[in-house]
Formats: sequence, structure tokens, C-alpha cells
Amino acid sequence: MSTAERKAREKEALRALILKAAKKLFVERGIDQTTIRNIADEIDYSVGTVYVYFKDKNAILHDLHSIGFQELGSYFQDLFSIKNPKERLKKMGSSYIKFALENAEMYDLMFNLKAPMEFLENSDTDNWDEGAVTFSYVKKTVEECIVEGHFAEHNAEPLSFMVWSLVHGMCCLEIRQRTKGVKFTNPDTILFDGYNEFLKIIEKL
Amino acid sequence: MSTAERKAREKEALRALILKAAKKLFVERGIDQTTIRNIADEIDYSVGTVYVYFKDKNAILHDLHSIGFQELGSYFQDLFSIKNPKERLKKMGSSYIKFALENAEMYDLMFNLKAPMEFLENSDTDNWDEGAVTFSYVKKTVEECIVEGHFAEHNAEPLSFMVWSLVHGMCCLEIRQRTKGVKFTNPDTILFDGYNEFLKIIEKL
DNA sequence: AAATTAAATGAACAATGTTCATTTTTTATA
DNA sequence: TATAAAAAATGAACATTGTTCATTTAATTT
Repeated sequence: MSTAERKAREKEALRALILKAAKKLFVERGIDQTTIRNIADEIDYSVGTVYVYFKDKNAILHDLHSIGFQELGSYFQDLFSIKNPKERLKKMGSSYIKFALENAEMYDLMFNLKAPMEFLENSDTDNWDEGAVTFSYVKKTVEECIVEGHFAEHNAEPLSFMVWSLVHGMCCLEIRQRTKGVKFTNPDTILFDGYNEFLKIIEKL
Repeated sequence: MSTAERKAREKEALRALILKAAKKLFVERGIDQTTIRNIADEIDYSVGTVYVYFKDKNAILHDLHSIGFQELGSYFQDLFSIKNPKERLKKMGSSYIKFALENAEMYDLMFNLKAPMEFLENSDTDNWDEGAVTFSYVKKTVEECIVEGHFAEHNAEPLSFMVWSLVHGMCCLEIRQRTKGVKFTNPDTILFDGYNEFLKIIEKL
């Protein structure tokens, strides 16, 4: 192997190390509470080095947001082995919520923070591929449901968007602390209970 | 009138002036892009004065978030003149979305930003009264629907939460730029279309 | 071994939220 | 009205950010 190749690998390794440290700190203490200096400290490099490997903080956040989508992918892993589309859709929603609650900080980064989208705006194309791919899973499943005769008189794309919004909205309200102060009868299970109402509904469609 | 009374009024007036200036700048250039110095400049007072009237930035954001709920209230104004609860529920969702889109920055502050909730956490009670009251409108309406024989086998509170999540999720995805990169068939009407799917659904329940 | 290239550094800058000793203004008192 | 006391307003100063870039250190090539 050439030195050039080795160097390229080393560069990639340090890049990955920075992302790993960033993720660790984000999960541990939250994204707002993590500074570039913290990240540099964590891996015993200087602040300047971080900027050699990433244009700015948005670039780090965007890369981490992509990693988040990979992780969401692993929650979605086995979904398409479920052949019944309605069952798959129901399970997809549960997995989505599960991911959001178990990876709140990453979920926030993926679907709420402005940074990853600002990064996209300053890049060649402003396609949000990660989001588009994830949405296509929902849409594909809804389309299959329609083929099977469900959701009559509904349109696949807007209906899929509605479903996405429904689960996203629940996760969002929870993660951004909006369920806490409202004093639900069963605060601990409100997401579960709320999603259950949705399940009852699509059972009838 | 006593001087004390006049002074109290003057204090209240300056407090309101600060909030008004803050709101103006928030709407004009966004919340992250607005600094305490900007606000002070806008009303020709010094930075220090702002801190005489507000403990910190969170306190300003919290007060403004409360003002936002008053404004949402005016969108909800005539809803309870609609006696048919199902019609009212449908209209309530539309009004909610309308408010969110026409007041994106305020909506974000009310339902997404951490600041207002952090302010609550540092206060005596951490009840989120504004949110609770707004949710109660939805819940009351859903309960009336159930009394009228709709939504059989559903539970009012979780179902209301589901409905709230659905509209909130749509607004959230839109405001946080998550609908833009996905390339919907009709990007401009996806919220409208998505909500329409919801309307079709509750028509059947 | 010297020269060249690449990588890493950290001091320095501008912007921000926040504090607080000082100054200015207003009110009460004599 | 003149003076003392209280209230209000001030802005310089601090700590913490993200970010830059001239300089230093290390690695590679000649």
C-alpha cells in the first residue's frame, strides 16, 4: 500500500473519531451543551484540528444527522420481512417512536435542529436524501395497503405525510418537553396510548 | 394617583416595550439572530436595562411564548360558536395550522424551543398552563364528539393527543424545513393535502 | 541529511449572555 | 428651593462561544 492510501485512511479515521466523540458528548450532555472545545478535549486534539476536518459546526451536525438515519435504518431493518403492508405500517410507527425515545438527542438532530438543513442549503443540491428515503418507506407501505384495498378514497402521498406527521408530532412534543406540563391522566403512557388510538383507526380503514 | 402607582405603570410599560421590540425582531430576523443588544438598541435603552426588567433571555422568551398563546387564542376565538363538535374539531385543526404557518417564529417558540420550558423548570410550579388550556379545547371537543356517538371505542384524552400530534407534526416538519428536501409531488399544498386526509378519516368515525 | 509537504496547533478575534459598580434621574424631605 | 435618599439606567468588563490563520511540529521525499 502507498503512503497516500495510508494517509487517506488515517484522515478518515480521525474524521470518524471526531464524529464519535461528538456523538458521545451530545448523548451525554446534550447538543447545546457541547462545544467544539469539548470535542477536541475528548479526543486530545486541539480545536484547530477539528476545523481541519470539518468546515464548521454545521458540517459535524449534518454528518451526525446522517449517522442517525443509519441508526434509524437498523430499527427499520426487519420491517420489510412483514409482508402484510398494514401490519408493517403499524410496526413501522412503533419502531419510529421507539427510536425517537431511545435516541432523543439524535432524533432531535435529525428532525428538529436547523443545522443539518442549513448545511444542505449551503451545498450544491439541497435534497434531503436521508429524509426522502425514510419517507419513501412509509409511502411504499401505504401504497401497498391501497393495492390491497385499504384506505379507499385516500391518496398515498398525503396520507403518508399525515402518518409521518402523527408519529413525528408525538415524538416532538415529548422530546421538547411539551407533554410534561400538560398533566395527562397517564403521563407515562400517553405516547403509547396516543399511538394506540391511531392503530384502532387504521384497523377500520 | 400616587407616584408609586404611576411608577408601577411605567415599569409595566417598559416591560411591554421590551417584549414588543423582542417580538418584532424575532419575527423580522428570527429568534437565533436576535440578541439582547439588538433588543436594547431597538428601544434606545442599554443592555443593562433589559436585565433590570427580565431575569435572563429565557424569561423574555417565556413571556413572549405566553403572548403567542394569546394570539393563538384569537385564531380559536369563534370556534365554540360551532355547536357541532365534529365540525368544530375539523375547523380547530385548520385554525391551528393557519396560525402556525402565519406565525412560524412564534409557533416555534411556543411548541419547539426549549427556553420557555426551561424557564418553567426554574419556577415554583412547572405546570405549562398555556399548553394545558389549549389542549383542553381539543379534549373537550373530542369528548363532545364521543357524546354524540362518534369515535366509538376511542378514549378522549389519548385520541386528543393523537390529533394534536398530527397537526403539530405537520407544522413542525414544515417550519423546521423537513418538507422542503423531500420533494413531494405538490410541495406547496402538502400540509393542506395531508390534513385533508385526516378530515376524510374522521368523517368516517 | 536537507528540503519539501502535510498535519496539528493555540493564540487571537468577534459575538453573545450576563453582571454589577457607577452614574444619572427622580422623589421625598427639610 | 436646596439637599438627601431612593430608584432607574448605564456600559464597561467577564466568561464562553464558534472560528481563523500564522506558526510550529511531524512526516515524507529527495
